[in-house]
Amino acid sequence: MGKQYWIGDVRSGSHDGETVELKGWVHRTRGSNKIRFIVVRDSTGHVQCVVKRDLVGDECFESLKNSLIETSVVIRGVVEATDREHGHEVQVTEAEVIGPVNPDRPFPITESAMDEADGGETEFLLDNRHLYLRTSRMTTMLKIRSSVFGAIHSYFRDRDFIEYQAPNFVAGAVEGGSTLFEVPYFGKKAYLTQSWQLYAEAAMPALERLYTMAPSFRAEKSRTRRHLTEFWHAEMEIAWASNDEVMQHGEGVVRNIARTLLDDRSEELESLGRDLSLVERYADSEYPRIRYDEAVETLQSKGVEIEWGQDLDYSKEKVLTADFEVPHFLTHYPRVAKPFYHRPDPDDAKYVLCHDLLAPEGYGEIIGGGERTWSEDEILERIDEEGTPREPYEFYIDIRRYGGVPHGGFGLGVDRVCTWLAGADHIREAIPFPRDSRRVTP
RNA sequence: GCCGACAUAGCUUAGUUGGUGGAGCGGUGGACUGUUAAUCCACAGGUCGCAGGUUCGAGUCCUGCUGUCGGCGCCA
Repeated sequence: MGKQYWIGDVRSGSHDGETVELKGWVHRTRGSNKIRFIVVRDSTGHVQCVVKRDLVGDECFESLKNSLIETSVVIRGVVEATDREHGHEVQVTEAEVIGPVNPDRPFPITESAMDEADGGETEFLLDNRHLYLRTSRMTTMLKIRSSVFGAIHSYFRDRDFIEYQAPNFVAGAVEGGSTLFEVPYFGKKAYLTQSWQLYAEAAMPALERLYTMAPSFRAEKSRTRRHLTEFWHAEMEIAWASNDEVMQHGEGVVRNIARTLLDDRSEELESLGRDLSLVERYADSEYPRIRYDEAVETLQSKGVEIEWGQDLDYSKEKVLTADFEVPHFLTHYPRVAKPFYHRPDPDDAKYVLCHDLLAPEGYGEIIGGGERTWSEDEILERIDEEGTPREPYEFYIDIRRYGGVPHGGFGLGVDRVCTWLAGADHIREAIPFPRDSRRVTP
């Protein structure tokens, strides 16, 4: 890489007294005709560079004076530790403008735009997402996001899970068919996948422990702070495992994410205003498990109208999680509320062996999973009772005809976890280019 | 699909009972040798989302449309 010095290192005092060559972008500039202060940023931070006309000469001074916000520059100078506001600054000796910014089209993301957004998103910022990415708020979020992805990979790889890829073009649905994106496919219809699950189950007898992180697509017209039409789905599938064991992995991976963020991204979390003690709690606590029936009783005792057999929608989740200080598992939903691939409870076939993990602070569901229906007879019974056509699922049924075994897995909404752990207001803040029912650009 | 808001300069906005649209930031020019969202002076920048209607007169009132935002249902 044609770059030797990083602003983060300058700021941490690694280059005090040294001559350095900074490569970055102009963040802010102010000053007079004789002295100017240029705040330069790179991917590691910001530093103030002091430019004096009599030191750098007229040509260099003028070129920096005319450098608008987001001009790319190479600046050479001496690092000085000072008592001033930011601790370290660079006394400039030479500078070069690399990519100028045309004054007729100045950088459109302004302080006022950011203030109004108040950490969130406005239409303007969404339209200018490609430029908004380089603001400190988005940069910080993208670093946190990277650590979340890394923590998920580490969790599974450390436990000998095999990363496995499923197709994105599929013929059948995992969830209800109404939320499928239909795409033309050489004169036929195909759909974008909603989950790798069905294809993961096909590989389960081969790999036994497998996971993925991949985009899933759902054509939900949802307008909420926790829905995207394209979201990143971390999924795992494990052979010979019960609902309970799958839940242990769900808890394990979420706690590992929280711990990783505390270890690697505390500064970033704090700069977003996140209370680290909450993240500590999510990393260190055990996640309680309650059955659907208990949840319904709790809700009824709080005066919420709910009938047994209803799925728990977000408004009910919110009431339920209001008293929670840590994520909670909700288990044993009524069979009628869940799709065919959930395995009925052998102890009471009214229920299925499933779980959702609900995040506190009103963030809601982040994991859905459970044991799979694994015998041929049972899967056919479940598909038929649901009224789902068998044909697109022939391959899925076939898996059960050759040595079916108990198995299970879960899907985790990675963007939701980023949103929750970073304390963001909206899932859009946690992904670089959010897609929802009204936006596919930029 | 349903419910509720909003739309004024590049951005953020003010605009009273209807009477020729103001400001801050950003930009340009100028002053200033230690500024921290620097400050001060000046200039440029507007089809008030679109289409109708009411009126002597509409940014303001009415109708429709479009777009955006928030929420619900569904989910990760």
